[in-house]
Amino acid sequence: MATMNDVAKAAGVSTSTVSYVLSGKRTISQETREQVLAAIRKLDYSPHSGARSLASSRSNVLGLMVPLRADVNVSVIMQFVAGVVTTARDYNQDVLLLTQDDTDGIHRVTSQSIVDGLLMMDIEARDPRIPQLAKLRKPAVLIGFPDDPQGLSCVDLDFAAASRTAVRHLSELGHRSIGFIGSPQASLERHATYADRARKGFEDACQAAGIAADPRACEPTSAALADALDAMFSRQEPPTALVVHNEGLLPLLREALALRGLQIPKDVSVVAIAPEDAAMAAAQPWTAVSIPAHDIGRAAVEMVMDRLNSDKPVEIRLIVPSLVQRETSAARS
Amino acid sequence: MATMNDVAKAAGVSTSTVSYVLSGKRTISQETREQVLAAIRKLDYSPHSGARSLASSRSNVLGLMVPLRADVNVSVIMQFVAGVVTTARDYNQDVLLLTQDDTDGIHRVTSQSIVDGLLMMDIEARDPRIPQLAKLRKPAVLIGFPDDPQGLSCVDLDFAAASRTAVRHLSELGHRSIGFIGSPQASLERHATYADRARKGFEDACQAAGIAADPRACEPTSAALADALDAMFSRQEPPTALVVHNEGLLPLLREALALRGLQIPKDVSVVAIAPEDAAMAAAQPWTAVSIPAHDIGRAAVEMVMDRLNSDKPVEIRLIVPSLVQRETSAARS
DNA sequence: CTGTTAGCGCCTTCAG
DNA sequence: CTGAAGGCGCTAACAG
Repeated sequence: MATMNDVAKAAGVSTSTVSYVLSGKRTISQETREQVLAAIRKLDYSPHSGARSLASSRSNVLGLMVPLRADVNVSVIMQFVAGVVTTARDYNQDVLLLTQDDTDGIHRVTSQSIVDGLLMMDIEARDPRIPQLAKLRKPAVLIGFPDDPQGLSCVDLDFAAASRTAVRHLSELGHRSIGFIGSPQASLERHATYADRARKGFEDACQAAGIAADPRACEPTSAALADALDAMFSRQEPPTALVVHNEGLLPLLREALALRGLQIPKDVSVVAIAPEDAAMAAAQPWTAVSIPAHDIGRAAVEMVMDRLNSDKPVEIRLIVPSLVQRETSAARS
Repeated sequence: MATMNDVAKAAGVSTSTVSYVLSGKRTISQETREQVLAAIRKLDYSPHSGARSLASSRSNVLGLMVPLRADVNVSVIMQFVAGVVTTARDYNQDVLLLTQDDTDGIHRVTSQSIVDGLLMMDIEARDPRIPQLAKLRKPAVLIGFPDDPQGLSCVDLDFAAASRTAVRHLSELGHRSIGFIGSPQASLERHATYADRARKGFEDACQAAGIAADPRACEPTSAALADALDAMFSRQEPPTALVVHNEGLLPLLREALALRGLQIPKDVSVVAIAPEDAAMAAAQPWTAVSIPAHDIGRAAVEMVMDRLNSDKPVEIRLIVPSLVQRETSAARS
């Protein structure tokens, strides 16, 4: 492996000149620069990240803590991750993967200066990691919106507003009784903030509009869906519309309703809260409030980098949801 | 941040002693060791990873290249990843996440000594990354089994044997016409090795046993499944059994068959090639050849670490599949 | 069993 | 606009 010294010799300059050519932190004459670049190419030189991080106290690595839980939807996670990794590369950062159950991962990667900053997914209302992160001298961004961010940056879709938007849409179509099929019980019990907020938003919106609400948790399985639907549609005032915040159920829903003699949207209107591609995947695309997972991932990286490179203040960014009407919602018949 | 020097002073020893206490690379008296450990605790010392990697040319980081493609099943990926990350931690390594489309990611993390070794997922038959990896001086492990590994380590489930096992099971139950519902067309076209091998194994096994075979590619959507089933069951010799190598379709299959008046296993036996948990998720658990994604991930890490720490030879490890009969396969009626 | 010391490769201040 | 040189924190000979 060639070192910076080798390059300097080959180019007939000093190492500092090579360093500055690379970092652009001072002006170098066109001529010298080209010599240096030529030498770099010739020797196939790459800087040694350890040496760089030792000298500059920057590792150019961001830590991303990902949930590998059964109760969170994997495809949404992947989209977040994709957004994070892609954006990180734009900032010349790499991404280190941490898992939720790596309990002292935060301390390890941070105290050893393995990472410059942290991104935390799947935040809970009173997430025990928050106080830990708040003490660090490295920036951290929460993807989620806890009860008390303790001075940390947060970014997420405004899930409460997402539900409200869905309810408003259905209300405008004349629906007066709406069911909500949400995240699995486990997500609610640990107060994953997206699950809590979506459900709360739904209840509040229905109450405000004087609409009968029937929110239910649901595992992403046929059996659980069947139970939920049976319960909903055997009530005195069965729903004429559903809000579904559970991507895993979308592929199952149409047939489950069909088995009960219900057609979409003739008998039941449905609004999904789901990533765009999940909503578009079906033969009959879902009317949906989209979860811009990729964009949220991007925003999260931008926010850490902002705090790393400048003294931009901490911010809490709630992304405003938007609903696209497609083929699964219609006026109440 | 305390440095090793601070610790040494506090403990009244030299830095090398501290270093050796930490690395265990030479014997230290009980007494000194305890002094050092006490000082470490008191100062809340952590070694600086950059400095360490500079001095030892080991970063303690493994690179993992993950496909973020639409045509690969995300939940299987997550299980691989979980296996990799967990095992990496057992070896005191962290995991850096690279994506397939980060075209020069391999060169970057490798030439800058960001990682000590690489794990590549979703290998294709003639994967263009293989020659690139073969040239490196860092170990790499392929998760998959390409036409020519070029001296690299490989590990994967023996998908051909998985299909053979499934066919044998069905054959023993008396089935003489078997359909195969496999990976999406896109996976086959780029010759993802699991897709190719599973399909090939199916065809070969059927031919050898004189069984009518009907292999089809299928997207993980209701519509695609409907097409595939319609085509299969409108043939002269409709299948009495199916082998399904596509986790995304499992939640949809029962109802799709029911719509056509077919019950499992009375009218159609089904063997899934899928992760254990996917097979067990259904109300009626699937007879399945399991894809031990987590174990494969673990094995992959063990193999890089072997090559990193010792001079164990390169190996190609094909994991022998095993079938568990559950409720979806029965004797041909 | 322990200490001394020379790097590892890069960044950056200080001189020029 | 460029060079010289110290130091970042740790490892691993070498010396005792």
